[in-house]
Amino acid sequence: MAESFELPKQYDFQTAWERWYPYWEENKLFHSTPNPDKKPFTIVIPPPNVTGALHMGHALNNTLQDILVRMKRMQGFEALWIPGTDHAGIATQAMVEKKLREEEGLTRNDIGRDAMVKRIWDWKDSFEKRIIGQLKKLSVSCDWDRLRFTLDPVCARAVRNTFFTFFEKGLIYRGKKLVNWDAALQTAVSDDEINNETQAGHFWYLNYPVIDPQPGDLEFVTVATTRPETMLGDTCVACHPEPRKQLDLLEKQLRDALADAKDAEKDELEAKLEALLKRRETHLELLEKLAAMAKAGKKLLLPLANREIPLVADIWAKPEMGTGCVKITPAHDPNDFEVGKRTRVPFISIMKKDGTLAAEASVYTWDGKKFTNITADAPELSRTVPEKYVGMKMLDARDLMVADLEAAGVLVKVEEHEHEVPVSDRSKTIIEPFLNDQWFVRMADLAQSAMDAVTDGRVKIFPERYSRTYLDWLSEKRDWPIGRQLWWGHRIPIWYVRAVDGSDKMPTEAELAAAFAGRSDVKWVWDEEGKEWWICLREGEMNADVIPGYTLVQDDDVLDTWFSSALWPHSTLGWPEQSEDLKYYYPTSVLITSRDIITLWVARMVLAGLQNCGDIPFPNVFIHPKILDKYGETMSKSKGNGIDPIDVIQKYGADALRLGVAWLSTDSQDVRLPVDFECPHCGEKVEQTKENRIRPRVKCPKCKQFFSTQWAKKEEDVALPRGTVISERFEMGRNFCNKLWNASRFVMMYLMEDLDEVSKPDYTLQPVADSELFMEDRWILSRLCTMAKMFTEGLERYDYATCVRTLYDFTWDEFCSNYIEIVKYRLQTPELKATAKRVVAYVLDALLKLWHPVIPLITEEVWHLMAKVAPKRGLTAEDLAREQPESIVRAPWFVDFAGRINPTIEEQFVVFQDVLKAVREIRSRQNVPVKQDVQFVVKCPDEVAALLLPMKPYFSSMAQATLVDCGPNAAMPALSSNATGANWELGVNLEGLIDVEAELKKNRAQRDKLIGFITGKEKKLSNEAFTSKAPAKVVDAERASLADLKAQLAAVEEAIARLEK
RNA sequence: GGGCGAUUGGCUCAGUUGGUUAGAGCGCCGCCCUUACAAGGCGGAUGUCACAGGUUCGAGUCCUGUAUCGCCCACCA
Repeated sequence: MAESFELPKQYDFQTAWERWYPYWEENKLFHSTPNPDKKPFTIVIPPPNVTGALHMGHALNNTLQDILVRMKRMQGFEALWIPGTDHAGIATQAMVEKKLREEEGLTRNDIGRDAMVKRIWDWKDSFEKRIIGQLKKLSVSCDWDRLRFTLDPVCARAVRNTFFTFFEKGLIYRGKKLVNWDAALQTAVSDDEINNETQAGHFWYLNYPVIDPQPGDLEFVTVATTRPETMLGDTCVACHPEPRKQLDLLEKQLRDALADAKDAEKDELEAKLEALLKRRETHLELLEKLAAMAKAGKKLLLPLANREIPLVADIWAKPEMGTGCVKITPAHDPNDFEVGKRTRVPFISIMKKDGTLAAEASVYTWDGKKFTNITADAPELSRTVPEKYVGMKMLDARDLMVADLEAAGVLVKVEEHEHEVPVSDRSKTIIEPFLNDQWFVRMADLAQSAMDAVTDGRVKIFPERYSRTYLDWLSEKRDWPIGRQLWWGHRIPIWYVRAVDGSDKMPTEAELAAAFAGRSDVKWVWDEEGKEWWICLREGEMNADVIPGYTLVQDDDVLDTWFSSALWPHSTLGWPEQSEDLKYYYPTSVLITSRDIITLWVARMVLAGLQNCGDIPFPNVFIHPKILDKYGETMSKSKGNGIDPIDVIQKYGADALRLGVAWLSTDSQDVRLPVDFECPHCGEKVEQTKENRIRPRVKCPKCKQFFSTQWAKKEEDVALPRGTVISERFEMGRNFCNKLWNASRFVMMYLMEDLDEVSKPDYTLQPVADSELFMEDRWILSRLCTMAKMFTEGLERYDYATCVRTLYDFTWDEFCSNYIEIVKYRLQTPELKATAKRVVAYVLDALLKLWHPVIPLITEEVWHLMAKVAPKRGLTAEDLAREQPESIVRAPWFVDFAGRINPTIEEQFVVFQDVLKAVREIRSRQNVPVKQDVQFVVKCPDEVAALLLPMKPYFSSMAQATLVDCGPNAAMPALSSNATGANWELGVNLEGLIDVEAELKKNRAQRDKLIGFITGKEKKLSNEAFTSKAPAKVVDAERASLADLKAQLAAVEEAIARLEK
């Protein structure tokens, strides 16, 4: 005999995880292997960086993935979700270096490469553990047997093979480029790792003397600069070759623009034109002089360095701006770099890698094809930095140089100027453009292939507007610098040849061919510029001594993190091995990520997938919103406004967190999540402000005690209890789970009555015939199917918020507040309870399934309880024949959509709900005591009466009201409170109870309101334009509505008349 | 400078191709610890849909402009 059980009144979310997550893992419910009988559904996780713990954005991202994966698994797909983490090169190394510096006062160079890498691995291990712990607490259904890390051997193999293939195809090259140099981290960083910050600065105007000026020539030219310290690397001054022509052109463009400009823009354009005309007046003579001098090959004397530089003509010098000419420092400015290449002036790199000025600058020339290092041959250029500045940091040298320039009479003017300064995202130091060797991926073809995939629809991006971000970025087709001067990452698989005797001789092609005879896994090319071989090895370690007389040394640099991330969808599946996994699961089904990495990651995955696998990595990309705080700022630990999902889970449960974030996931680009402290002493919410969120301790305004924050450093602060950072937004999810729990508890309470019956081995159930169903049964089944259909279809469009809100409303309002309340009466009436139990169990069963992807823990818990009290809970023979799996994780998705959807009944039921609500409102308004029974009548057409009369017991049970008369001839009680609906009028008999004044007041307000509507509608309907132009359907609806309103008004007026008597 | 997005009750947000009286959660007010649920029930109040024009019989929804805010990309000596 089965034992009945009692359940607590409140859902115990705090221990739910312990009950179910280990159960799922032990039973391998998330593990997937290729199954030819099923269709695959694959997602790869956007691998979180091992730089730190997960934040709310990750919680959102992973919840959304889990919802889809769990639904697809239940729908019968072979669902696989591959988890993993990303080594995040620069970011992680920077974190560990910072720690090393702060705790031990050491730099990476102090401890050496191997020790440093070891420390980063330790860091990685600890954060990977933490991240995975967080993900598991979120209750995600990843296949943990397939956990990957972007530096693990499987991924490394994919990286090596990709690099080798690209190298073989000539898609990888090494060139000298201006890189963004982070002198603090001593590495180049990509454009994407830089933020521009507005800073107050100056324009310094300098006079460069003209050497040997001829009559008519200028004595000196004036240039303006925001970075005077770079002047030592100047190799020319540029002016426009044809200033008159250029000014004419600009003038024409402005006049054209003005001709078809809108009024609002005219002022601005006219001002510009005026300025231009004035400029022509004041500067043209000077500009033409400059152009002539440049043509004549005039030279200037570069102050401080005291060397000659030419005046050249180049279109970069805009005649309409500044002094008309511009100093060119090709090795220290991106624009000047291009000018240098065009004008073929030398490139002088005056900075060392540590950000200080070099005693010997490096000098290069560009011949249109390649750079040549001429440092040794050009001492007058390489010794451009006067001794006094050598070893100074660039910025420090600036002040001294400005002073010296002023002393030399060269500085003629200083202007205040606000400008943008590039700052390294990681080290927060100013970026210096720096001439360096760099490995690049040629992007022209690769980018085009990735663009095509989106333009021809093979890859769809949701919401669609983000396609533009993707396409715009790719269309620039800028070559991708892939080297990073770091130690943490995939080392570039290129080896250089060094002679063992220390000379700079190189082996011949024949020697290489002999050394690597018969090997297709080695490729080498000759680098014209550096006069050396580049040897690439597909896999494994290079034998350093393979060429007699030479030794091979590997490039020191590592690859950009995104190089390995780009391979993630296929590297995780074992590519390049053509495994069953790869064939079965690739392409993956959808990628879910945030908008900030559409370009860096999504675009590169598409091109890498196409290149390596010949197919797109995923047909769909869903971009979810970004979570901001209440000020609209991004959450981050450094601002103190970040939330650890674990804190939310502890306070509200994983289900509540998941429901909360899914609720927020609309198609807008960001959502705000107000964040507050919770006082550890009294539990009070303490509003988080921009002021208090950066303090080490905060005082609770309620209990007046202090608590610590993440900033607590001092001992006395650390000793205080920690105030967690949470958001009460998640109460909604917690409350909902509790509601669902209690609804389940209630349903099971009645199902338990049959426990003895149910637990017999030969227990069977008969299908429920349609005729046995009551109207409310048909209504709830119809609503259930309608909602389930919307939910299922909505998720296919990634419309999470709508789906979740729809199902929430259905569960709470329709199932709990309406159906369960209705069906209580039947459950408590022996001869009526059988069908009611079956329907209520059926609907709950369906709800558990539909909710499971969103709130997996509570649904699994109830599922197991339901298995005890109602092992079979279907309505049809098919339902009853189906075996329910032990875990809801593998339960079949609810798909009984079409059969039971009945729009008519859904519509009709609204009348019952309206009447019920009206009766309740009257009771409330008239302060009728709770236990006082009232009588009411409804005057309505026969067909409405036919719907309402069977509901009579429910008016009693749900509103303590007895329906005494219902139909076209129902007579209103003499002293009543009334309400009207579209085609009904009700009166609650309030003999002896009524507050006549209150009632009159309410009725008069209602009358005025109705008159307002009626007037509006009459006006609308008397408008011929409306009746003739609007669709007939709309006009008819308006007429019907007007008739209803008039009937209601009549009823209200009658009621008023009765009351006034 | 270019692009994208936002602006709806006290707060955070929904609002499907323009169509009757604009919704939710939290908060607020009143009544109720009614045998599923006080993390609850029943009822209630609160919105000139940022502003100004326009299109339309009809605009929160479409168009133009303005303001404020946010994000992305680029950047001039």
